[in-house]
Amino acid sequence: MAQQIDSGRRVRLNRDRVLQAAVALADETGIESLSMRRLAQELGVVPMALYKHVANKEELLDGMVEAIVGEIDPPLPGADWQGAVRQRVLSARLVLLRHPWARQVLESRTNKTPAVLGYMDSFIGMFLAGGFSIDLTHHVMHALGSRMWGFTQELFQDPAVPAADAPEALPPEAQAAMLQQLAQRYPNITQVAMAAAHEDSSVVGPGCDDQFEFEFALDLLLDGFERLRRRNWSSARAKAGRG
Amino acid sequence: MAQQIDSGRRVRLNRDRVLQAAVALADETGIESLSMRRLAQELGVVPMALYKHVANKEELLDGMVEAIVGEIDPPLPGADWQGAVRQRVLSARLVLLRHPWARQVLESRTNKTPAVLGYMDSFIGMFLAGGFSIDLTHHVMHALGSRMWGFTQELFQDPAVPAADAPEALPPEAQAAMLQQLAQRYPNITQVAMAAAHEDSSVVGPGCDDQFEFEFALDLLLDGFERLRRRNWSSARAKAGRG
DNA sequence: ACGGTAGGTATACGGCGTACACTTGTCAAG
DNA sequence: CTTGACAAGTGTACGCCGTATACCTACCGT
Repeated sequence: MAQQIDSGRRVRLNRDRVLQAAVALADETGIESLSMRRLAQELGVVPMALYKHVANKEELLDGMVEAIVGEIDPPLPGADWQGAVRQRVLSARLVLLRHPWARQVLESRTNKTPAVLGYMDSFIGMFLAGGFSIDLTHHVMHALGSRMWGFTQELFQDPAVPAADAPEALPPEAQAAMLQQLAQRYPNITQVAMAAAHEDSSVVGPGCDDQFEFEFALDLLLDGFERLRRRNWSSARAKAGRG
Repeated sequence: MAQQIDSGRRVRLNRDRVLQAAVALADETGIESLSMRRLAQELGVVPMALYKHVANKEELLDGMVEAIVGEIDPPLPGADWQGAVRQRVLSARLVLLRHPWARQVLESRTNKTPAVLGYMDSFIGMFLAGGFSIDLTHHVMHALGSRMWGFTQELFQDPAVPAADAPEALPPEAQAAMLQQLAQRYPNITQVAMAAAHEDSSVVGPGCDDQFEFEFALDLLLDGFERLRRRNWSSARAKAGRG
């Protein structure tokens, strides 16, 4: 492990090496035994050295998520929406299987980092390209929910998210510029979020009607169950039909 | 807070008071700031006193889950399966909203405690009573998955679960007795688990074919999405139609 | 009245994240 | 080649955490 010397010369640390090592360590020994001290030891370095490359443990975890999300296959452009979404979700599932700790970490994280936003944006894009209305896309994304890792739960709660919780607010023109940049980089998210913000003034106000989203997904499943029941579905027949 | 004296006499601690206080503290200050020390302080007691009533923090969390699950409404017997399941899930959701920490804790827990098993058993019972085959019930439970809190994910992995990870195994006849007792107390779980154990010898062996379960639920949702898309579903119309 | 025991206490240990002040290595400009 | 500034790495310390162990004490059945 801990390579100390490389022909007499120390290997310089950097953020990527730290994240890489953290992912590897979590893969091997489980997330609960990933500590800053243990990670430093693995890198042949004193604990505080890590803090030159990550602000704190929270940011380390965010970085690990970024790394993981980067492993998900990009959508293949040719397919119909259902095939594209299917392939994407199954690819995400494979990644989660490779990194058993990822599910737990993803669900504990509330910050949306760029890779996560990018993933969601391209995900939304698949539905829009498949002929879904913005409205339906919105609810469908919620319904996919934790099957795409749960972070969709509070997806559109706070539109101006990433690292915008600074102690003192930025000047308004800077905020506007940032929002515009966000809109440029994640056009699909922006589209859906803005539509949602306008739409449901009937309810409490801005933000999603969580109760509605929940019942939407629930009823979708229950209706599906009922259909299967009526046609006497069985897993044996399903498996025989496919494989 | 911390009531010290009750007309000159200390209020005796007990497991229920500990769990109750833990739930309240987590509700008020968040799960991340629930520590044994803080909890003890809240109860006007030295930290180690808690260990006379709870083995360790893990068991404390298990106990909190038990308490929470007990808050879910029992199924009302008259309804059709869909209404019954719907009401049950929505009741569970209300409980989770009351205790925001519960989702995270539930998903981190792998032990199945009695209340959780009881909840699942009665849940399965609703499907069986509604005319679902054991086979379909099994897969449907998986599909409901994290919408019923994720613990269905590894539901049937290890049939002989609760506290059976003692350092030295019990004598076989004791194990058999325990299994029989389990079967008596949770007949529906047992039924489904046994059917599943027999069925899928086609795959790796015992246990569930996770990939199949995942795709089953995914395709159920995707098919539902497609149906909505084709009929130009919109949330506005859906809301108008209902409310 | 008393002795056993369940409930509560005191102390201590090793691990954690990280603040703060420091030394060391590296590399560009003089 | 020297130098000096800035980035990278170090050492020490603090206040948390969970909990092992040994002890004390109030209560209850006898």
